[in-house]
Formats: sequence, structure tokens, C-alpha cells
Amino acid sequence: MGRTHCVDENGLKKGPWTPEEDRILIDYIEKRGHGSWRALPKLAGLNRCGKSCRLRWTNYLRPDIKRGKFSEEEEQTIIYLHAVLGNKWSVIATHLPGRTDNEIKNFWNTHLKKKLLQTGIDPVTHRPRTDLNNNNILANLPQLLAAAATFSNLIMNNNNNNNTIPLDNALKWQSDAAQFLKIQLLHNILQVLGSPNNGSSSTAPISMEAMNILTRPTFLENNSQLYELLRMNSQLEGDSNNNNLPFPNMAPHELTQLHSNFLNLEASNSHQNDQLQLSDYHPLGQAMKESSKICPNNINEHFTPSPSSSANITTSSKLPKVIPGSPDRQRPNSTAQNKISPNDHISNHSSTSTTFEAWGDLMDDEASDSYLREIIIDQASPQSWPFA
DNA sequence: AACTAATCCAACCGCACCAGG
DNA sequence: CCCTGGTGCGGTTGGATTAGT
Repeated sequence: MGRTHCVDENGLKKGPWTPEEDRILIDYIEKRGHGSWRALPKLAGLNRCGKSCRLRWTNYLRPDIKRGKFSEEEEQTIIYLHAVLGNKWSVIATHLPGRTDNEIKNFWNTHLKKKLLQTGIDPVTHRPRTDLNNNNILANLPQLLAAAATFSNLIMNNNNNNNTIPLDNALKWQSDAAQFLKIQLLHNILQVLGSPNNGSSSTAPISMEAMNILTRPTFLENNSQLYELLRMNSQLEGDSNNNNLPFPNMAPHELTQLHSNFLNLEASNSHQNDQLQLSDYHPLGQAMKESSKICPNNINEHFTPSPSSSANITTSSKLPKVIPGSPDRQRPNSTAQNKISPNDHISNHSSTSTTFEAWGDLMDDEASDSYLREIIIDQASPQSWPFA
């Protein structure tokens, strides 16, 4: 694996290491230590550059390197730390004994990135994906639904298992994430319903199907604020008679307020006063916080978000705790409880009707909308919200 | 069985940082 | 302060392997 055998301009070998070269390098370092990497190859009798030797040792030959698959715990730690630190692989590696930065980086790029994307999370920002525009929202809704459903189901499962005490923070985090996804779904649906130039020729049928779901008594009961937002949207579209929606008696100023509230949802992701911090939700983060109390410089030294990292975690909020999002990692007992199976929606449910039904089911979940209501209702004053 | 596409991952590249002179 | 060598780090490459047709 790796590169072909070749020789650079100085006659030094490049490419994959042979077992013999490995043995020479190990023998030398075990006896004398690596010392100066530049001098090592000559002293050890290797026709390699020092850099190549260092890389081979640190990424592969070191005796304390752990091989094999990453555990679930390691996965979650990586995603958590990536959200906090960005692509600081070496720092992340210091929290995963036996794993190298290179290995973690590769694992991230080949597995975790995709996993997060599948669950509707942007792997760069660690927020729900924002690359879903009016034209492709319908195609992507199933994924977002699957993500939200997965979050919800995980919460349910954990609650049912009386597992909440050690996982309280993590569950809250997940709950927040699920609610956040719902807000995003609403936002996206409103876009579809409300945009006259959404590029879709199926606007009217979608609206009707959506309305069928949204007018369910249970949905209405549990999500009245959402419903009013939809009504408002309908009115903005010119449906002044609100033929499709109830609550026909809402005063114009109330509509204006609702509109304003909704815009506030989208307005900003920067000025947050009551932010939740990742460190409040992940055990590692809590440990770090404790550590920083003992040694105040510690946390800055090790956990200053990279300027290039858009995660900017200490100023963002409500990042979802990592969950086993890929279908093959679903908990066995979660399948039966799934109102929406991720598999179903990703692979089977292509109709908008099914999508909206699923969304309706999700939003009907009585345990899931209080936060949503709170957000919508409380939007009277400008408040930051991680809506990208 | 043969071919192609997708995935994996060791290794390389180039830049940045730091310490010593 | 500047220069230079050594090292660390993040991004990228490309051959090997695996999966799919």
C-alpha cells in the first residue's frame, strides 16, 4: 500500500517501507532512541530521509500504537473534539491513547464525515446541514427527517432504559439537536411552500399534501405555533382568505409579529447570550472544564478553537451529541420504536406525501415540541439562534 | 471470471513554528 | 533581530484492496 518504490534526487528511497527497513528502524530506536531524525537514517543504515523515518515510527512502528477498529466511544470523542478543535488532529490524538493523528484524520475523512452527512449534520460546522436549497430540499428532507428521528429515538430508548442519570447532559444535547433539526425542517418546508420561484413544478401538490399532515388534530394540538407560522406563510403568499388554514382570525399585527419571530429564527448565529457549551454536554468536556479550574491556562492551551475552524464551538451552541447514525448501527431495540426508520426514508420514501407524513409524525411526538414552542414564542426579542 | 468503481490508508509534501547560534 | 536546522502538523496523493456489476 502507499507509494510506489522510488528514489528521490538524493538517492534516498521513498515509498512503502519493507519489513526489513522496519526491523532496522525499530532495532536502532530501541537501542539508542531516535535522537536527531536527520542523522538517524545514516546511523541506522537506512537509505531514507529522516523525515520518512520519523513518520514511519510515529505513525506505524511505535510500540504503543493501538491497531484495529475505532470503538464507539472513540468515535464520539473524535467528533466531539473535532467540534471543539477543528482539524487539530494532533491535539485530538492526545486524547485517544494509542491512536495517531494520521489515523484519526483518515478515520474522520473516510468514515465520520460521511456518517455525519448522512445524519444531516455538517461535518465542518457540526450543525444541521445548510446546503439544502429550495430546489433540492425535497430530495434531502428524508435525510433530515431520518436524523431528527434518530435523535428522538435515541432519547426515547435511553429514557425507557432508565439510563438517564449518567447520560443526562448528553441526552439534553441530543434533545436540543433534535429540536433544532425540526426547526430547520420547518424552515425548509416553509421555503418550499412559500417561494414562488422554488424551481419546483409541484408546489401546489406539495402544499396540499403538507396541509393534510399539518391539519391533523393531534399535530395541530401539539404544534399550534408551527401551524400559525404556516398560516402566516400562506398569507404572505397571497392566500389572504386562509382557505387552507385554520386560525383565520389572527390580527395583522400578530402576523407581523410572527413573521418577525420567524425571521429572528434565521437572523443570526453569532450573538448568543445564553449559549450552551459543548463542554457542558460531553463528559470529556466536563473533565476539561474541571481541569481548567485547577489550571486555568490548561483549557486555552489545549482547546483554543482553531481560527480556521468554523465550528467555533464556544460561540455556537446546541451541537448534537454524536449518535450512531448509520442504519447499520441502529440499536436493535430502536428499530421497533422508530416511527421513521432512517433506512426507510433514505432509500424508500421518495414521495413528498410520505415525507410530510413522516414529518407530521415526528412533530406529533408529544415530548418533542416544547422547546420548539418556546423558541418560536420567545422570539419577540432578537435572540441569536444557530440558524445558518 | 473479468472489469470497474469506490474505499482505505500509508506515505509524501509543504508550510509553520520554535530554539539555538 | 535575523538566520538556520529540526520538528510538528494538516492536507493531499495514489496504489492496494474491496465491493459491485
